[in-house]
Amino acid sequence: MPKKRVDDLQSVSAETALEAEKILGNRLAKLGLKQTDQRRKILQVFLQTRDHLSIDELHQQVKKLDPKIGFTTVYRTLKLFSQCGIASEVELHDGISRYEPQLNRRSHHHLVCTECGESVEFFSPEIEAVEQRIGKQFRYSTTRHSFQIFGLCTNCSKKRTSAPQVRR
Amino acid sequence: MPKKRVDDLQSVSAETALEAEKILGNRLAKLGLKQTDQRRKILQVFLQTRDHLSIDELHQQVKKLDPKIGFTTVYRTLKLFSQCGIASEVELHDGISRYEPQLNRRSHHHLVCTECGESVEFFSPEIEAVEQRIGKQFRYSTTRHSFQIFGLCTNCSKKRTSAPQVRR
DNA sequence: ATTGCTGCAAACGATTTGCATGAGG
DNA sequence: CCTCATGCAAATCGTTTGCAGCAAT
Repeated sequence: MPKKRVDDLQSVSAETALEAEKILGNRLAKLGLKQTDQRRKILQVFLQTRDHLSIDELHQQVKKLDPKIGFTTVYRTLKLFSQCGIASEVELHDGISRYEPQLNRRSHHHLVCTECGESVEFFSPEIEAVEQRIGKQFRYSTTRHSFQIFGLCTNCSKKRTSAPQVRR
Repeated sequence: MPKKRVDDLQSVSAETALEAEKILGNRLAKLGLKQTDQRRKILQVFLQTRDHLSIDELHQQVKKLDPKIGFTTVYRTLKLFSQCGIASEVELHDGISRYEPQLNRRSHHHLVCTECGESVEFFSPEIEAVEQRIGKQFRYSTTRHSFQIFGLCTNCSKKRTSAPQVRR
């Protein structure tokens, strides 16, 4: 039997998906909520996404799997996933709610290009420390933080210097 | 003649206001835009605010000075101020655009209570360093960052432990 | 059976826009 | 004068809600 390859994304995804479904089931049960077909399918699609999808984009994907599933359900479900710790909202300040999978995910932050919208993730352990320190200092019981850096990616910087400036 | 007191908020405000008006004039001229009566008045009111006012709240204040000034104008003007570096948007994730004066303001961040909305400002020099470092690392030319910590303030924490949990 | 879930359409609230009028350079 | 700014109302857009029928526990 071949040894499991950790870089085999397919199998890792499948495994995570099963695990997530179980976790979802548990948390739903605890809240007296129900594990429905729609929720399972949305979860499945959601976990395959690496990007920070908007509800609308996610709904598009979900419809490919099951065209019956409505927009509102996706909305409500992603909010639910957030509460269950399966999703977390990504705040790119573009006026749209975006989510990313949260389960088994190392804490990270986003560097966002304000021109083309491209974003990359980065890690910065000191941020966690700041949350702890400031929380203590002001006697807040902190639950989360939001940190993102904005700027121009290499490509857009180039365009700026050569072409006349574009106003948004 | 009495020595100028740096803790005299009134005089400091007046000074900043004049300075800001000049700066605004310069930047507007540079863009071929006009310095109007409305913009001057909105600026004046805006600089007196220490809180993170919503456009609506700001409009209320502005109307006291000049009831003719419309909501839309305040909206457009605050956006303009942001571009001119006079205001900066405060992101408290409550679905409302909030602004605070930016001029001569030490870089700071916000600790926000998710229950009552109260927020306090804090300073954290290491955040600036992170912006620099990550920018270099990914070859982004960074322009700003957004960092806020969320949690429960002391009061709301107490209420939570005594009263049954409230859902939002 | 009971209670929660879904999907549609309609409601909502913050923000933006079109346009005729007014003011600044 | 020409261009930009204003103020109003209407449009837009993301999100939320009411409700009748459906499905999970």
